Amino acid sequence: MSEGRSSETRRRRASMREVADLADVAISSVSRVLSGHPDVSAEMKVRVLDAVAQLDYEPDFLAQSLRRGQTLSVGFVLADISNPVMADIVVGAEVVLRNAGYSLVLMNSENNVALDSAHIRFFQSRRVDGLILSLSSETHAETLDAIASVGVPVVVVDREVEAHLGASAAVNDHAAGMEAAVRHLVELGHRRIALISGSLEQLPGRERPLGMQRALAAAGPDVESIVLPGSFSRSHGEAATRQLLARSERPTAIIAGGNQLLIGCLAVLQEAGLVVGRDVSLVTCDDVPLTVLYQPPIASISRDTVELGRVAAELLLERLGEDGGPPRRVVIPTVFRPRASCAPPNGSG
Amino acid sequence: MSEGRSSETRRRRASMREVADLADVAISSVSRVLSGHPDVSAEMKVRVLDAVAQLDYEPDFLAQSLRRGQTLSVGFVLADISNPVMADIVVGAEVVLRNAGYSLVLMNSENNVALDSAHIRFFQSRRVDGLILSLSSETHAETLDAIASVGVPVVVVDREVEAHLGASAAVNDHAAGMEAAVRHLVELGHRRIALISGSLEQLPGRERPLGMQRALAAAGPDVESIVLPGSFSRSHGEAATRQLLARSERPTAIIAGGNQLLIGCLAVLQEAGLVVGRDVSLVTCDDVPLTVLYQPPIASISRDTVELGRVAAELLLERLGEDGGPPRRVVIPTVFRPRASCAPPNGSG
DNA sequence: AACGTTTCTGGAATGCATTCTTGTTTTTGC
DNA sequence: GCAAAAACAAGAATGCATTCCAGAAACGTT
Repeated sequence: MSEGRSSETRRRRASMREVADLADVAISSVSRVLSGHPDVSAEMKVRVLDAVAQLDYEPDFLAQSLRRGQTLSVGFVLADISNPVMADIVVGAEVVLRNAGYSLVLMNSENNVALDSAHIRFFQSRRVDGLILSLSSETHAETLDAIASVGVPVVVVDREVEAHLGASAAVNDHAAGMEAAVRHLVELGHRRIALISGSLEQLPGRERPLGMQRALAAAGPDVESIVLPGSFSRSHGEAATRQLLARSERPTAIIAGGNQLLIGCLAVLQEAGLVVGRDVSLVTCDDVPLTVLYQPPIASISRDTVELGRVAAELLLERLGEDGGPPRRVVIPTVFRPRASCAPPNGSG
Repeated sequence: MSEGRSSETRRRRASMREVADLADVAISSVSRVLSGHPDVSAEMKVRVLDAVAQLDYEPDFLAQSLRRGQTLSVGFVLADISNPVMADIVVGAEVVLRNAGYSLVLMNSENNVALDSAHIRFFQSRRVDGLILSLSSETHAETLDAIASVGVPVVVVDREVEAHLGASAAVNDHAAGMEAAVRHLVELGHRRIALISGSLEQLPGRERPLGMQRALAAAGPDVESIVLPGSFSRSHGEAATRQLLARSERPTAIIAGGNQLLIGCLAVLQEAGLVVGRDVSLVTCDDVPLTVLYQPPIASISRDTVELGRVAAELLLERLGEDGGPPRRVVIPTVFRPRASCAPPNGSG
């Protein structure tokens, strides 16, 4: 009976003008009815709603955006979507934003520093209402320029940018988790501990060595540390592990600063015939399926990444609201989860 | 010198009207200059471009979209972004679309059938130019209704929907890979092989049992198969594996139909103290870091998921072009990669 | 009864860029 | 040197919805 929308003809969407004509009222009255304006008589309301139903009318989002000056969309620039940690952040943010009526537009920087700024500018031209950034680099000048001139609220996720840019931040306390991990290793008897760290241009890559230093300072002078910064890539994980194994005095414990680094590290350890938990102790950052299913299970410095995304989205919504408060910074804890991959070093257990 | 954009005042963007006033020409002339229309004198072109540079003018994307009737954006509805396979598909599609000037808007259905149609309708109201769908269910009536009435080209990824919906499709040949895997297991001597399969409402969940049947038909009557369909979730992987282990006659080989299923399966196998490759042979679908780093490495039915995303995007671009050809279906191969997780069954090797 | 309020509604301006139509100016051809 | 053609530019209509302003009708008050 009221089948209406025949998919064959694919009738052009109705406009407000047509609704007004059918209901025999002015366009402005249609708008008033639909936007819940109080100055509307019951009789007219019925007429308009009838016409709306009859024409299957839906307001044009573009026209509304143009008029209202907002698009109800948020841009998310992220270093690498195939990293499960990033994916979880996206999931957390997407749910919060969707429930608030915003849609999330993603752009992947593929860990390419130049794409960060390109994507920010792209989002600017697309007139997003706000930005969430998980940058490939926090220091690239073009990126900072782009942020400074973007004109909409910005939230950085697990990153830190100069305060004058006025960005909110959702970050993890990587140093605390690292401190606990190193303390654990020291207690097990390790005296030479290596940290394969990621990029110094991203907050986690700077915070984790700090946490390690704190633990070592408390442990006394006889514990040696080796820090190998680089990038958060599988290839750096491999190269750094090779370098560690080539030393005359090998570390007895290795900490991988991310899941890609872990993959590279594990591959090289296996290739060298070393058994995790027996020949070398291992800790990684972030829990992925691999960490618990590996034999032995791999200790990790863990965090709630979905929550991180949620918080980032909430910080953005806070700034998008009526008053739009000042930028804030929220710190989310990390916890160290010891597992069988950590054991006393050979000869001391 | 030409610093211009002071971030303090955050000057409102200039409009075409202001450019026209400054250059002392008509708005239409500005438009002509910027859109490369031929009927433009060199002298005016210079005046306009000067004014554009001076005001740092950029056309308003919303106004352009409204006028032109296209948004240069593509919606992507996907079952679950935290699945690395999906993430790769997104990466592949995003790069292709970005290079063609389109942006990719993501909505995550969290494997929730009801969200599929909600997201499609949302994208419709947002006026995306096309849709890429990796649906949670291919058969849900509301979803099919939404596709039928969406009015823009649709491409499904690794899914199959009724032909009358006119969707293009990028799919993998899951049956072929599965056939090769089962053949391999049979050759090793396995006579009772289990397939923990995913949802029957998604193409891979239906194709893989078919491939298995093909291999079994060729193998003769003495090979038994056990197929346990369900969902592509970790919990189904766990439950199905428990069920298999509880049987009086356990299968000697298990095939997990996806990375989440593998995770659940492995967890239960370990819990039961069974060693992969010794007590039971194991095959999984899709390569993830876990498959090669696990000890022993796990055989997999592998495919190029980034390519799958690329092809999906290209199929969409094809339909978005001038003529907009008919929907097409592209099949991308899968390959079986035997690894140490597959060995002859106990007592026969 | 006359005036002030409400309540409701229509019209027009607005946001911004595109494109068609029309009119002017310049160039070309014979 | 003039008609025809081409080049160029202005103005207005268009896409669609929002919102301010003003006018009309209905109501109440003294």
